[in-house]
Order: sequence, then structure tokens, then C-alpha cells
Amino acid sequence: MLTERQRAILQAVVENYIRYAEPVGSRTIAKTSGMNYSAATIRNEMADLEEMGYLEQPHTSAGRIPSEKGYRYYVDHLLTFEETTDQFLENLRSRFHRRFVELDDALRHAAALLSDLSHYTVVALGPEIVQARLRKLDFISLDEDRVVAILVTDSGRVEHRTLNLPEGLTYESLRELTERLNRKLSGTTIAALGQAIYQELARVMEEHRQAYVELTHFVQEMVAPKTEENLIIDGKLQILSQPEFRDVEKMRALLHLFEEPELLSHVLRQAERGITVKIGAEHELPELTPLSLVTGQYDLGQEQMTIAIIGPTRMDYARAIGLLHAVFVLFKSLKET
Amino acid sequence: MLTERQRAILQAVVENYIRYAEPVGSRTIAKTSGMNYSAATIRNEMADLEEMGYLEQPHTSAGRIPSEKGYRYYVDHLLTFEETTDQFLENLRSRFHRRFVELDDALRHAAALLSDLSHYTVVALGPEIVQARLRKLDFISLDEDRVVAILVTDSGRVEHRTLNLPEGLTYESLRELTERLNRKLSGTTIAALGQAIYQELARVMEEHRQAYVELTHFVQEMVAPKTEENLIIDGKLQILSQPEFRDVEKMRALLHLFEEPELLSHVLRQAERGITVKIGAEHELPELTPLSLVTGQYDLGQEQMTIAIIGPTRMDYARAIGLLHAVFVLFKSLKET
DNA sequence: CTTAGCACTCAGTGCACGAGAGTGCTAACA
DNA sequence: TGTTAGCACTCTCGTGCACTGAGTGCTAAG
Repeated sequence: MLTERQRAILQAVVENYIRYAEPVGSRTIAKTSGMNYSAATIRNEMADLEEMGYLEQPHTSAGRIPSEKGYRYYVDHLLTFEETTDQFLENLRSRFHRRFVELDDALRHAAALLSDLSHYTVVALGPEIVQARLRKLDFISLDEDRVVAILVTDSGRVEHRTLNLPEGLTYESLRELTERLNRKLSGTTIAALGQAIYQELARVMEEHRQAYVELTHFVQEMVAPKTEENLIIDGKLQILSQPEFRDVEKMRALLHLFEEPELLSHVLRQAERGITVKIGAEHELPELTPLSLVTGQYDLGQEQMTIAIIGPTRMDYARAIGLLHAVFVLFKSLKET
Repeated sequence: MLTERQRAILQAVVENYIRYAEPVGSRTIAKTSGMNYSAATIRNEMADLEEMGYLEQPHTSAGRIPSEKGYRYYVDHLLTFEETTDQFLENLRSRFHRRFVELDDALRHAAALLSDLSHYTVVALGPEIVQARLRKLDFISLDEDRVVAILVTDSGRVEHRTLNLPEGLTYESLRELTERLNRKLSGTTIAALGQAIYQELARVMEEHRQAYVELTHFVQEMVAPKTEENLIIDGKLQILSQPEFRDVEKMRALLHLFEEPELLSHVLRQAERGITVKIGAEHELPELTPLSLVTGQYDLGQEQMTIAIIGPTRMDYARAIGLLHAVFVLFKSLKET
């Protein structure tokens, strides 16, 4: 259990370190953070805090920096985040100038806005296609043997793929088939579509079986979640300007992470409702160890979206949480109007 | 005019520097490149080459490195690139395992392959949509007031956008309109589409004019070239591992370039037919000054594609040209079968 | 024209040294 | 008993200095 004074000192260390990225000494705290104790007293307390694991010392003659446990305590108990002011919200709204019909656009814009305001990298993930329902399936011929397959969901998402018209299938019979499929399968969730389409095709004449199987194949592929296109990353350069990534090797590791959208989207998919903070080694992925994520998941109608602000463990948690919160409030208000 | 010996020395310096990224001294050349002259002789020649501007000296007591003029001379007169062997081509073909129906996929794959083989970054640009012709325009309703507009070109490209159904336009009349537009405009080039669609709409009843104008707007926006989606970049990390980008600031500058797809796609659009090499300050863009581009433009049927290998000015031009050439040969052979 | 020899230059490395920041501990104080 | 002042100690960092090695330019001889 920490005493009130220890908590105050821990908070001072964390906030100072977040701000200046340099180990904090007892003198600095004694002078700045309006505490009426001498440096020596603070030194004693800091030694205790270090013993308890909240602080660390890079080397004997340096100040202290927060450990991950220290950040965790700070985030859980000490962090004060200001309620979003109406003025700030209005400011945000004005930067969100035009109305977005597509959620994807809105997310993209929100990510850009957040990375700009926070100076960290922002990752956003839209809803998975499998939750949506089939609105229309269409095949459009390009020439004698090529066809574009287009699939539209009720959420307005469009997937398409070009394919070679399977042997022995005329464009006429394809059209017939399309009509039949649309009639039968409209409204099916995308998750169930692969199965449903196969069953439906099985009922159709045997002779063209092979051709239909090929078609199903394409639809299934089209429907498979494509993480890369789904994931939005903005402000990659922002986080790289943080002093912890001055080192070229660390920089490369981070860039590698951004090049693998599967990793990040996997992490974002596991997010819980609301705003959560994960610090350093709390992540499952070793790649994320030097990083912290402030993640927000939000429901917009039936659809889910997830936005995460990525920074070094020494990130400004209060600000990140505040900004994320504000953006969600904004989304909500936009939706209501 | 360079003597035969000077050319040999220049070539040796360039190739050595490309290989080891370190200034080349006269001794090294005398020893390695089978030249039967002493270091002193070579030193004299190198001094002359420096005076003529083909070589540079980082500081007095270092060896020489090629100047951009030196690289240019090397590329134009000294570089020998081996013809693509059938064996290598077969190797490439096997890594190009599945058949690509969509050019975009093929390009993406080619870029990945090239960056993997060359260890440089590869940028590829597919054909512009404006050259294609309208195959089908479709509006699909999602709910009472949202509609997805879908446009398909004869090259198999699909563009889509969600929009709010304009006031005073029923879904029925939209369907009518769609049919009419498809009948009239099918086969129009995308470049001409904006104009044509507007004229067509002008003929339709005045009462719904406003609604139609809104629709045209959307189609026009849909048709506007979207550089970001068009441009493929692979192997960003590859070039960053080159020693010239050890410096964090240079690294950031380069990453910045990759974050702005407009810049690169603009550069690629200006490429000439065939394979060209641009070195350092020969580029118009100051951002590209520390870089060289080996760019290939190739016609595939009516469609154009451009692929560029990006490296430091000290890049392996022979290898880059050879690889690019091989990929184009491969594309050609794939198309014929 | 070519080469050997030599003095010279300069980046890079290792080392010593002092300054500065910060600590831990002890002893005195309230 | 908690707080504070004082002081010796530790460690990083920057600077100056000497030394090394790679490479050059120039001169004179072959």
C-alpha cells in the first residue's frame, strides 16, 4: 500500500518523465511539484518506491524512471483525465468537416486526426465483413472468358474479384444462376454465406457442378477476411520521432510491426469494450514489449470499430485517453444527428 | 574522353564501392581487379578522374568514391548486364506460382518478388483508370436512404462509393435512370465519362435535376484517379538496411517519401518506355536526391504498367536492371500463354 | 611512362581527467 | 519519530591528447 506522499511522488516522477523523457532526480521533484519536503526526504521515499518496484534506476548516479508497474499504478490510480470540453469537441467537429457516409472513410479520418493531435501512431480497425449480410451478388462479363464477381453487403461494403469464366458455363446460365442465388441468399450473413451458397448450388443441375464449385470458391475467397485492407495505420512517422526510437534497430523493429498488418489487427480484435490501456510486457506479442497501446472499442449500431493509439511505454496516457474519448463522443453525436 | 585504363579504373572503383560501401583506395584496385599497374600509377589516374569529376574524395586520407557523374558514366558505358538465363527465368516463373487474372495482383506479386531478390524497395504503378471503358454502372440500395454506387470498367476494375439517396429521388426512378445510363454510356472511356454523364442527365426531366447533379458528382469522384490505392510499394525496410540510411534523419526523410504516394506515383507516371536509370540529383524532386531509380515501363495489351527499383545512388545497377528485365520477359511470356 | 619511397593528412580509437548530476548514509534537529 | 542538511561516493558525459593505420601527393629513379 502506498502512502499519500508516495503516490504524489510517483505521480510526479511519471509525469515528469513522460514530459521530458529523462530520469527524474529528487531535487527536481522537491523544487517543481509544489511538495513541501526536502530533496533528502523525497530521496528516501524514492528508494522505497524503487524497492517496491514502481521505479527504476538506469544507473546509480541517475534519477529514477517509472517501471512498467509504476506506469500501471499511475494509469489505474493517479491519472486524472480532463472531461472533454464542449469547446474542444466543437474544434474536433470542425476538423471533421464533411459528413461521412462510409464508416471506413470516417475511421480513416479519425485516425489521421488522432495521430495528428496525439503525435503518436494510430491504428484503426473497422467491422469484420462476416457480421454483415449479403445484399447482392453480381457477375459482370468483361469479355468472352473473364467475369467480375461483385458482392455487396447491407453495410455498404463491396468486394470484387476477376475470374475466368469456368469451362462449359455460358454467360446466360451464369445470369440465371446469379438471379437464383440472389433470390435465395439475400440477407444471409456473410459468415454463413460460404456454406449456404454451396448447398444452394448442390441443388442445381449436376452437369455444371464443376463450374459452380469453381464459382463458390471465388465467392468464398472474396468473403475471407482480408486484414490488410481493413486495417488503417496513420502517423507511422509520429512514433518514430519519440526519443526511445532514436536507435536504428528499434526503429526497424517498429517498422517491421507496421508492415505486418495481421499482427496488429489480431491485437485490435481482442480489444475489450470501452477504453483499455496495455503497457509494455502486458502485451502477448513480444514485438509490442517496448510499446503501450491505448485502445478504444466502440459500437456504432451493429458495427464495431476499434481504434488504438500506439506510443512508447513513456506515453502521455492522460492525453491519449482524453483524445480517444473525445473522438468516440464525437462519433456518437454525429450518429445521432 | 577517357582512356581505356581510366575506364577500367573507374569501373573498378564503382563496382568495389557498390559492393562494400567504403571508399576505394589505389592499393585495393591494384591488388584485386587484375590490373598490372602499381598502386602509384593508379593513384595518378585516380587523381585525374577526380579532376574530371568522375570520382570524389570524402577527405584527404580516404579512398575515392564515385560521383554521380561517375555512376552515370558507369551506367551508360561500363555496366555489363548478363542476359537473363532460361534457368533464372524458370526459377522466377516457379515463384510466380499461380496465374493472375487481375493485373493488380500480378503487379503486387512482382513487386514483392523484385524487392526480395534485389534487396531494394520496389514501387509499382498499374494502368490509370481513365484509359479504360465503362462496362457497367449500378446503384444498389442498402436501406431507405443509402445507396452503393458501383462502376465496373472493361479492364475489370471496380470502384464503389456509398452515398445518401438524394432528396426527391425514389429508388424506382434511380433504377430507371441507371438502365438508361448504362444503355447510353456503356463503352465510353472513363476519361470522357464525367462529361458524358452530365450531358445525358441534362436531357432527363428538369424536375429532378438537383438529385441527378448530386449523383454525377459521386460518379465523378469515383472516377478521379486515386493514387494511393493505385501505388504498390514493397520492401520499405529493404532500402532502410542500406548503410547510407543508418542515420536516423535520413531514414525519416525516406519514410516520409513512402508516406506520400502522390510524389512517387507522379514520378512513375513520367517514366519513359523501356528501362531507364535516374541517379541522384538527376531527379526533379529534391526528396529523391540521395536515391537512384531503375524504372521500367511496359505495355501489356493496351494497359501500361511501371515498376521502379529504388536504392541509394550506390546501388547495384547491373543487378537491378537485370532483374527488372527478367520480370518483364516473364510477364510477356505469361501473357502469350 | 611507370614505379618505389617518403612525408603528410586525417578519421578513428583508447585513455585520462574533470565537471556535473544524483544518490545513500549519517548525524543533527524539531 | 519523521525530516533535513551535509558529505562522500558513483557514474555518465564531454574534452583533450596521443597513437595507429589507411591512403594520398609528390619526387626522383628506373
